[in-house]
Amino acid sequence: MTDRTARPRDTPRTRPAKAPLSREAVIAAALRLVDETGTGAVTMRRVAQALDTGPASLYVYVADRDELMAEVYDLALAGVRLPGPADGDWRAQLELLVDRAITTLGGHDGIALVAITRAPTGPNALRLLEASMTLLRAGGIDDSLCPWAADLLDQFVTSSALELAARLRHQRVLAATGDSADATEAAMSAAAGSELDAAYGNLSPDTHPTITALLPAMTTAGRDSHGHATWKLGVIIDGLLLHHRRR
Amino acid sequence: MTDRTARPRDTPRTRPAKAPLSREAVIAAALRLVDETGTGAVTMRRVAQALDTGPASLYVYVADRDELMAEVYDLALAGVRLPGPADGDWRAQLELLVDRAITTLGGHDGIALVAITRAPTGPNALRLLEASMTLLRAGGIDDSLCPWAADLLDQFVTSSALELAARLRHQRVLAATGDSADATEAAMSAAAGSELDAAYGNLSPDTHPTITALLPAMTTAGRDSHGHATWKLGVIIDGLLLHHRRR
DNA sequence: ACCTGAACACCGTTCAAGT
DNA sequence: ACCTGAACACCGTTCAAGT
Repeated sequence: MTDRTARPRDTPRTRPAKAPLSREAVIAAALRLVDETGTGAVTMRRVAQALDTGPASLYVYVADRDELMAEVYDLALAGVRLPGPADGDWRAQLELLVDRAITTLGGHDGIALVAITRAPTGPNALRLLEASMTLLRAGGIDDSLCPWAADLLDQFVTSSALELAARLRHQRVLAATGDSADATEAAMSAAAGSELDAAYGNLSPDTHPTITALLPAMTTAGRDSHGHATWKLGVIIDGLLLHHRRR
Repeated sequence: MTDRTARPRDTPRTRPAKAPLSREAVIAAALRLVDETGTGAVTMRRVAQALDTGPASLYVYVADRDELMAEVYDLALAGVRLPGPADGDWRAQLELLVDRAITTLGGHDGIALVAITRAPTGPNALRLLEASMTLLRAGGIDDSLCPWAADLLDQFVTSSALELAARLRHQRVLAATGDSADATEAAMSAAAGSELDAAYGNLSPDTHPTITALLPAMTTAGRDSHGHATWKLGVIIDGLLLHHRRR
């Protein structure tokens, strides 16, 4: 923020009027924009504007918007620290790794959308794939199934991150709209689920007996979303262990 | 194609110059466009063009593009037939239901993207939710966990459908690019995975020992993708049964 | 050699003016 | 009352012309 005025005695030669462009600067600016305005609002023009240049200049450093977003995705993944032996056995470490990946990606709005269109091959994606497969192998999952298992976990991470991002976005909108006075965390998540509750609540027991019967459980299901995600991950790992362990 | 000239003796009164617009016609035209050109290429302008009108006219029937795509999503889901007792026990039926949902959604390009941004509440989404929860309950899953289990299955359906759609799109591109002579199914899926194989193959055993060690399993993992999806679903159901069955 | 102004071919959405 | 032409405020990407 104060960088440009912090060293007023720099000569023009050592302090250029603006930071020089680079592939890294473009990617970092795009990630900042993802966090501030949402993935959908990240346009080449806005990234350029944030860097004090024109949109055409970006094409010196990235091929197109798709490639830029793929790099932003990998930069976001750089924020995921790998668990170590201090975090417990292989299963505890794997659960921690998946949880961190979901939290980190979900914290950068819809950046996980990138992983849906194209399979990520950036250095950080490969770093996390290596880590998860190593943990699966340590858990005794058969070698031939480790890639499939890792793929299932990755699918879970991506979709959970997008679910988290959607919830955070929804909460942000509600916080901006409603009175800030009584916008408690609880009130916000209650309001966030209310549209869904309405869709379920208006159904007839004749046509939708099970939904109607389980309505209390359905409305409370969205309450503790982190607990929900942890439970789901547990289910997947349980399933992996049931049949597919090396003898 | 020949509709306009098929009944030349119709009076103008009984045969209007063009089919009258309606919400249903707009949604159906949009789904046709999804199949023909891909979800990303579905614009209000192109939908209007397909209906021989201007983009502004669509806003009489749908609030905006988001609402239109949500309706297209539910129309796509209408193509999923529910399994019945003739298809086997609850587990066989549930697996069939999930498989049909993935195949159907994945066959309409990226339409499943709609389910990521907003939780679907259309009649067909509710029909499938009712069916899956009924089957889970029949399988003995505890009432309080059925909504969570159904949510996990839904997450799996959505992400698997998008994975399938991406693969089909990739194959279509390759088929259009390469010689049609030797574009066999096998050659195409081999080429489709080759970029990923390259990303894995170039890694050093020092930095990525597990990926390198499991390389043969990784490259064959993408081969039988339907078998892969079935296996993953089996893992999830196994996990659900392990701990969460009603006593 | 590196950078970019201006242009091209698009978008979603609105609204005044028509029938 | 219903429909829509034209416009507004945007897009991603290209390329000729500058330095």
